Amino acid sequence: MISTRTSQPDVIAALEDAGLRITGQRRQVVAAIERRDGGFSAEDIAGELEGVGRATVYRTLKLLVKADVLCKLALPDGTPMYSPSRLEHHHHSVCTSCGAVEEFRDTTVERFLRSLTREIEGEIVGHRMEVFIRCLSCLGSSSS
Amino acid sequence: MISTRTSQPDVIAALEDAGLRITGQRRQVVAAIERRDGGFSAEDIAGELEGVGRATVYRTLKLLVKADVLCKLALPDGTPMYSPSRLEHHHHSVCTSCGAVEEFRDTTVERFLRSLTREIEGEIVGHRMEVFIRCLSCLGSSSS
DNA sequence: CTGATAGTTGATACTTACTATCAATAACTT
DNA sequence: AAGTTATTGATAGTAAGTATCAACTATCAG
Ligand SMILES: [Zn+2]
Ligand SMILES: [Zn+2]
Ligand SMILES: [Zn+2]
Ligand SMILES: [Zn+2]
Repeated sequence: MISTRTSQPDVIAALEDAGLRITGQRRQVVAAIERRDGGFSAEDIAGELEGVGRATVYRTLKLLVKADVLCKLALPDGTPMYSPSRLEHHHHSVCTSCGAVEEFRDTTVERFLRSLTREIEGEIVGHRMEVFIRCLSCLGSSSS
Repeated sequence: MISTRTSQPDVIAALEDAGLRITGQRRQVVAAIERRDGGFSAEDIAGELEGVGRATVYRTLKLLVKADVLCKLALPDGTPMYSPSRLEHHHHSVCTSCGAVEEFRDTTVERFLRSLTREIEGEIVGHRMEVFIRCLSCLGSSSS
């Protein structure tokens, strides 16, 4: 029902379409994030890709976020976390124990934002929403 | 209609009730944030209060966030931003140009979260929502 | 298949936003 | 007033990047 995107060639094509060059480093970063599924940090990727400079990893992640193939989220304390994007427009649930990320789409939030247009002075240019959870496996494995 | 809180004595009392000591430094930080209204950074406060150590400013801000008298938000890129809290439970609109912060309460989001309880596997332990805007004065003063 | 051109890279240093240490200090308790 | 214990602040360190800029290379015009 909900179409999945971001098979590697598509991502590369998206970068090309944006007028960017397809370098070996960018391919490696794209491949690395496609291998992952839960949340991860930029340093995780930089550590994994010994042959790619840290600065390039950060630069590429930023490009991928701009290209909507990667989401940059934040834990409750603000620690940034990346997660590959598979759905069109969506929000996230993040397990605060293990970092598992699920994407969901819901029209309630979008309807809410449209209604806000009438209440808020100014122009809405974006929003962020994250739901923090303890996932089933984390609930199961904690004694409390 | 919507009750305002956080006149300085209340905040101090709240800290006392939490078993914390009322020090001159904490009074200064509380006074400094009550003098502000839009968003500000921890460094803004640290710079303003020459007599209070940076570490103490950060520690006190964290206490105030925990005591619900201060909100820690984030700009779209993740840059943290603090804003005094005046409403009970609420969300924020943040002007991405000037940093003006408005608080709003809306039951749509909370209803949405309750409905999510049935869809999400696991236990919801928190959420974050921010609406990014360009406020009227910023819209007015830009030539575009 | 050359160059030429301009985008890209990476080592290094710097910045922002904190947090850990720990001896000195000051706030509450009695 | 004295004692106990939380708090402070200077310093150093960490996490997450960003700025610089010379060297490199993807892409393209010829
Ligand atoms: Zn996502
Ligand atoms: Zn979990
Ligand atoms: Zn608030
Ligand atoms: Zn504004």
